[in-house]
Amino acid sequence: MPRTSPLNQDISLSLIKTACSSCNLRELCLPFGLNLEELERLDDMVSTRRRIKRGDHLYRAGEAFDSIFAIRSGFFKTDVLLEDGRDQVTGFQMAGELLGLDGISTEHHTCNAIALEDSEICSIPFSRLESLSREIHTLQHHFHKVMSREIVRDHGVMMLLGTMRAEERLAAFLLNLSQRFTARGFSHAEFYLRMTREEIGSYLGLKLETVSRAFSRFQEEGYIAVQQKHIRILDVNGLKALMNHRS
Amino acid sequence: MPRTSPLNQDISLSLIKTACSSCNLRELCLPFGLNLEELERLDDMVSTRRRIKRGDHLYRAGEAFDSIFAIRSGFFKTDVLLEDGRDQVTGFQMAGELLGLDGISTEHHTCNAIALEDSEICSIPFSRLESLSREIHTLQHHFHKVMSREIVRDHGVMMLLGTMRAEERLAAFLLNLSQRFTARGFSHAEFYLRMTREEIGSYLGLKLETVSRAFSRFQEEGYIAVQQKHIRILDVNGLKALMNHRS
DNA sequence: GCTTTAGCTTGATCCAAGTCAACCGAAAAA
DNA sequence: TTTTTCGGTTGACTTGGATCAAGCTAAAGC
Repeated sequence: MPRTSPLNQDISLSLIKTACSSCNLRELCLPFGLNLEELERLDDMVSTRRRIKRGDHLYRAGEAFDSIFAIRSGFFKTDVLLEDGRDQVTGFQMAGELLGLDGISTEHHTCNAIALEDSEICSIPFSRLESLSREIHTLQHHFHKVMSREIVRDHGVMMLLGTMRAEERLAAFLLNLSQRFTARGFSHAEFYLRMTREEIGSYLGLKLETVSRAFSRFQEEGYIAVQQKHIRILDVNGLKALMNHRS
Repeated sequence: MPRTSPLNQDISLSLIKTACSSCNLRELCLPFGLNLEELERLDDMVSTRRRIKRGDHLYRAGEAFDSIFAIRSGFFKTDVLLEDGRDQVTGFQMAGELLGLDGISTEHHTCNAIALEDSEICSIPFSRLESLSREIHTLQHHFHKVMSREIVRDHGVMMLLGTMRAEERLAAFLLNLSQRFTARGFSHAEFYLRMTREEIGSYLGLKLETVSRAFSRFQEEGYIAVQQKHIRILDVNGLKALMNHRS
């Protein structure tokens, strides 16, 4: 939501001005744990908000890195392209999550970030994030936690790709989405997929046909109801059980 | 190497005292880019060195996190255990690399770190690393780069697990090891594997038999010479070509 | 020294997921 | 409105790697 200070009636400015202090994602995003005064200093840093239309790139692999991005609304995927044309989706990101952390290491982005629906992002110039986190201990620590969480998440995906069979992977994927939607106040049982079967397959190391077949099986078993991109989870425990049984 | 200041002849103390400023890994490890004065402040922080015998745990999943670890010498693996007994090796770490970054997020370690040969590590209390990096800009930035590099590395493994066939995975693995040994001044063409076929397989999402067969094929093709854990790379380009051709 | 055991290799067989192909349905374009 | 296109589903067939099994090698223990 835009800032609506009674002292500042300049609507056109306030609309493009981002304000972490009034953002309803502040408990999920970078501002987590900051007090009011610290929040206002963060507001100064996160200067620009930008709209990204569905299908557009937020950044491309190889571009110079200078900011990380917080998703204010919408849905993204990141993917990596190999020289020989193979590519893989490395993640799906939703509101409150950060994009671009991979670029810090080489000062160039190492993957593409593409909007899967019309989205809004906040740019956070990285050098300013570093200088502010030298002053605000809480911000520094939270940022470290976010980076570490990304590493843990990636280990989870490696686990999934390395040890799970097709249906287990898809079950894990659906449960993960459900859990993230819940954290954002949406239904845990009913949602629309923003990505195609092919993108799901790429992320899970499967072909689109295999993803489609697994959806059909889940439906036959009564775990879910699928209609194209519309998913209803009917039996969370069924899906969970599917994952924990070594077969 | 231990500190050998002419002013401090207390050998017993200097042996257990770590000194980043005289460590020959400082260009690979956390001290990278620091000046002398900054290095000495880092020395104060990295207080303890510890020996870990082959097969012993440096830490276990679930333990409280309070330090990250730099490998001074030796070789480690990290692995994750799922409830149902499945496990997967998530990485192999060698001298100059950091262990424990995954623990920052939840303040508990999320994987096990096990020495694959007798090793020495430096403990770096994380809260002190944070406070020091609030003062030393270069340290802060370098630490962020190291965390980011870990994320990029994990994306590479996801790519490998998601899109490559068995022989491509093993070729990528050997080339990666070779490159890391080179960076440490060892031969790029000849080295001993510290891990078993089963551990390699676990890391690459393959069974040990498949790893063994791939080694044999590489030998038949003249790419490498294998004898148990002793590897000689005879044709780097052969291995590289194997990875880049979509088949 | 010999014995044991953990790790490695190789062969035979099987199966989960990939490939190829046809068709369907929904949404976008004309 | 009709047509086209893109994404999804389903079936038939193939295959890469898993599984099962036997034997080998080298280092560790006695």
